[in-house]
Amino acid sequence: MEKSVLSDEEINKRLKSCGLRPTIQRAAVYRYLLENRTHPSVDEIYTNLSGDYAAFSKTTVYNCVQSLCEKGLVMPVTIGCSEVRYDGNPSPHAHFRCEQCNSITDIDVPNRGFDIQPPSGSVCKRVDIYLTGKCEKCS
Amino acid sequence: MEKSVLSDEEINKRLKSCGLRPTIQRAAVYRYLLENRTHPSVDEIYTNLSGDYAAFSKTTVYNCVQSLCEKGLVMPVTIGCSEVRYDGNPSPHAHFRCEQCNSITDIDVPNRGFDIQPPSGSVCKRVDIYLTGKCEKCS
DNA sequence: AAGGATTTTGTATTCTTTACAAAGTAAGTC
DNA sequence: GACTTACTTTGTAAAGAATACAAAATCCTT
Repeated sequence: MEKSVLSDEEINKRLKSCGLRPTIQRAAVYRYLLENRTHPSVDEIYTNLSGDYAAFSKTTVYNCVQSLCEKGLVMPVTIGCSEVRYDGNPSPHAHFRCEQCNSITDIDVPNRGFDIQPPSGSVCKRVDIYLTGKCEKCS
Repeated sequence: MEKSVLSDEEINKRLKSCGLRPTIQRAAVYRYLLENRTHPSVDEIYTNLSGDYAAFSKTTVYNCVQSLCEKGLVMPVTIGCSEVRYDGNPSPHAHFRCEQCNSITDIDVPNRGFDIQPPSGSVCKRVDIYLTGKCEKCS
């Protein structure tokens, strides 16, 4: 659970540079995703942050992750598909999900792995590579 | 919309060989997925088949696609994630989804494309490669 | 400090999927 | 061929994630 110690200023700077207002909630959600690389769901983010703030709505978390995804600061991980998980690292990499404990881990993939041609005439905006199986602990 | 003309006997044979009872509903769902390569959702399968049978429950479609997936006759496609789509062709290939018209098309990928190593110690059961973008028609 | 646009909040609602129990159906056994 | 047993189907109810929406709050610019 590596902590990426980013100052509030740095967080806010990143948000502003994307045209996003650095609200307390949005910064908190972004920070949470940067510091917790477990690919948390909206519910997990909400549960873990709701103690820190008097009022904190789950709808806000939905709003935050959506705006963060739109600006490319964060990446949705739709492996498993019962709920969307979020990744604070938007650079290209693959994901492995354990179907028993539901953990998601990053996998480094050589760049050519993402060099897949879409059907002719269509434009590819993103490539997702998802592996599913059983993790080391659950084996 | 290529039609793979399979006889009822052939369909039933395939189901039996997997240990699945060849019920009318299950055979119909499997046939639909073999003949309609548009990666339909449960709702689409249900809507298109419900006219053919007096009573036909949507729950049955859920049950059928689940048993067919478990036996490997059919493949779930969780790209997009608002609803699960199903593919009658379970052999390894990638998928492209147009985020405008929601169509899903198959992409052939050289075998090495699926040769991605899971985290050490974990066992990989399946690899999904999903491309998202804009299809030719929607450009 | 004021005004305007964006964001948050909380509730209501939509939509997909699962749970469950009763009724129905297929397959093996005597 | 009837019987038994296990599996399937059916329909309703319910769970669960995500969205819609309007009022309240907040941020940023002037």
